Amino acid sequence: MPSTTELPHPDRAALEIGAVLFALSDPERRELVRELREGPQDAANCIAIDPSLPKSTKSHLMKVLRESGVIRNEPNGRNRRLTLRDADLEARFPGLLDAVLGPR
Amino acid sequence: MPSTTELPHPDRAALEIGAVLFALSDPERRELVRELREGPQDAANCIAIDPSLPKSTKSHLMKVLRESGVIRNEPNGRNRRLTLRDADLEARFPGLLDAVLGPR
DNA sequence: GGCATGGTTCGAGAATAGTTGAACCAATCG
DNA sequence: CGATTGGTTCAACTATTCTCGAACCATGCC
Repeated sequence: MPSTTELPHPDRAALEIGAVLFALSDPERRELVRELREGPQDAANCIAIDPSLPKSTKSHLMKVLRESGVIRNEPNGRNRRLTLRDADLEARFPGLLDAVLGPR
Repeated sequence: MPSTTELPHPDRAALEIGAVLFALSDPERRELVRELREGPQDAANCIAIDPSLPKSTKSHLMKVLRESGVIRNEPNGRNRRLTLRDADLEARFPGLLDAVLGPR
């Protein structure tokens, strides 16, 4: 089984607009992205994720965003550092993030 | 029941980013939008729609785009005129269409 | 009127996505 | 080490979406 510490991320060239749009079509996922826009966050501190949701649900949320290449999710101490891949997104789909979330 | 000739369209203020992103997350729907970017088309002449698909499937495709407010679908003689609602989209989500489809 | 044409709607089945508890895992603290 | 913490994975279930045939509905043409 896959070591749980390092998760796979698509690299910049492999980003697909369809997957990105799908990931961003959900309001909770957009909210998370909106928070990450201010800077990386540890998942635990992430206010954008409804604290009443079970962990598995939150984890799935992040998985969809990670697999589509919207965020990076790396181990950080005993929790996880979430980072918006804004440079990669901007390189592949210029203006998309601003158009979806509104300008900063 | 509902007269088949006039279909409901959300008005500009009611457009939702989530529904729009979802509609655009599908490659076939994006292809249709890309063609409509060049100008309105009668559905029958629409090269973007795989002719091997059954009519009901194509109709569903257009329905998702229409209900999200991406296209307008109005009766035109005995077929249907499809129009990209680019002005409405630009007003509500500036830059989105270009970011998704690439600049023209 | 009768009929062909172009599309929509309905319904059912297939496929895909979301939700959540339980089991698990690595890192840290005592 | 043992317990705690924060997160992932798995499996089962639910919900949403897709696909497509069949029935239907206007329009336009004969």
